Amino acid sequence: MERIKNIACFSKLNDEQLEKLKKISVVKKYNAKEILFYEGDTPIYLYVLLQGTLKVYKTNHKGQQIFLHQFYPGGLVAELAHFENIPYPATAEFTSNSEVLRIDYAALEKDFFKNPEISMEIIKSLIAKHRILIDIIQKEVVLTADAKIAKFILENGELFATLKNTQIASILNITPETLSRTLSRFKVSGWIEMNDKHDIHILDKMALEEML
Amino acid sequence: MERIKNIACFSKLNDEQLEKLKKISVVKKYNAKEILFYEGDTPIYLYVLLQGTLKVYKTNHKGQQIFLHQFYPGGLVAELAHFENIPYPATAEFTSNSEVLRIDYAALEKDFFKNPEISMEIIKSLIAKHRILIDIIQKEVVLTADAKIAKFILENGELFATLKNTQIASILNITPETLSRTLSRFKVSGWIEMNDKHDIHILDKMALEEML
DNA sequence: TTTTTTCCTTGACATAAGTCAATGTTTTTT
DNA sequence: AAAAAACATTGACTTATGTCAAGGAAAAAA
Repeated sequence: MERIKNIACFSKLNDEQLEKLKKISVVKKYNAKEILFYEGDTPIYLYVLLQGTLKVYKTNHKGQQIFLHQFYPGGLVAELAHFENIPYPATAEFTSNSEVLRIDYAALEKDFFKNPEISMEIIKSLIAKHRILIDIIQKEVVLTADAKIAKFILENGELFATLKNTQIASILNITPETLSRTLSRFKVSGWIEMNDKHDIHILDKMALEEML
Repeated sequence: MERIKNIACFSKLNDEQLEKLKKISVVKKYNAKEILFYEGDTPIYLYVLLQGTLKVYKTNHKGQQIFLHQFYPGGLVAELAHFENIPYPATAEFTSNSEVLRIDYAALEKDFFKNPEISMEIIKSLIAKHRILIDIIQKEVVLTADAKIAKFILENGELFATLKNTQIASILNITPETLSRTLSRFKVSGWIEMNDKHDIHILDKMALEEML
């Protein structure tokens, strides 16, 4: 597979190693809304997202989804659970038609972990995930709803053009009502404006940054 | 230093490597309440806690501390920030008189990261931290105050004997009032009882587990 | 285009947890 | 042992955000 070579994590492998990897892995296709694994499942495979998108979320006491992260192609999914030998800590659901490389974890560990290049890549991947987790904590624990929204406008303002308010609200783990009210407030304060096509335009960057 | 050998992360080093490590590190002493680093600081050193305790917290918009984690001897502190070259994401404050091994990070990276044993140890440490972060998310985002308290009773019940309610409340990031009210409710429901010496005794484990 | 469905907005109300304040109880200091 | 400080409990109130409901706007389907 040429595609494996293009995955950051495996880009440093030589041909022989790629052959080995090929033998312990298989490409699987999934449709949007299919579940890759559920919170609590026991991990057997390591997944690499080749194509599509995958969202990861937890479920709270009321059965509501708490969005944690969206994976894009190239991402190593849930390697943590393997190392620790614990059940998956969250549920992963495809949000578009996707392909994953499914790797036999036990074989991978045996053959590849002694390779320093690979270890370094795994460290990098873990650190990237680490950072995601810290951002989640920042977002969910430290920020108010207003601050979350201000942050999202500043960092992902362009997404307003493509996403519905309900989708943004679910990324931020707030209700659409709260999002709507806050956006109105920001507009009235003259901090932002939105044109007909749901494009957002920042008028007072300072004021938004003040919220964080 | 004999003590370095006893740190899990460096236990696999040979004498020559230990010598090298010695050259790029130094032992520092701190008193309780001293700050090792602030959220936002730029990391230069990697720290290993040799003795004492260190708590890590973030500060919210009202200036209140949000407790994240307590380190005990042997813990690698905040290695993430180094790899990513980002400022520390939280503040670290000693909670008792402590000693840390302060390691020159740049030198460490140069000399040690090619060693597969060390990489593996770093991976393990990262994963341990990863797990801590997931637990924090679980605790702060998914659980209600009641559930947090039930979980704490089930998992750390013995700590009631040694900690004040204010300390427990601050670990759980709730107010002492909420803790007090919830404990009364649990007592009235006949799920727990507490003797004169602040020892807790679980009467209905099932009921507590139901809360999670 | 018309109809249907989904989405957005707004108001009224609910809820969980925090805040403040008062009083009582431990623990620590003197 | 007395005094001071820290801690715990309880009630009344506040606050941020969620919930429910209804009407209008936009998007999708017919």
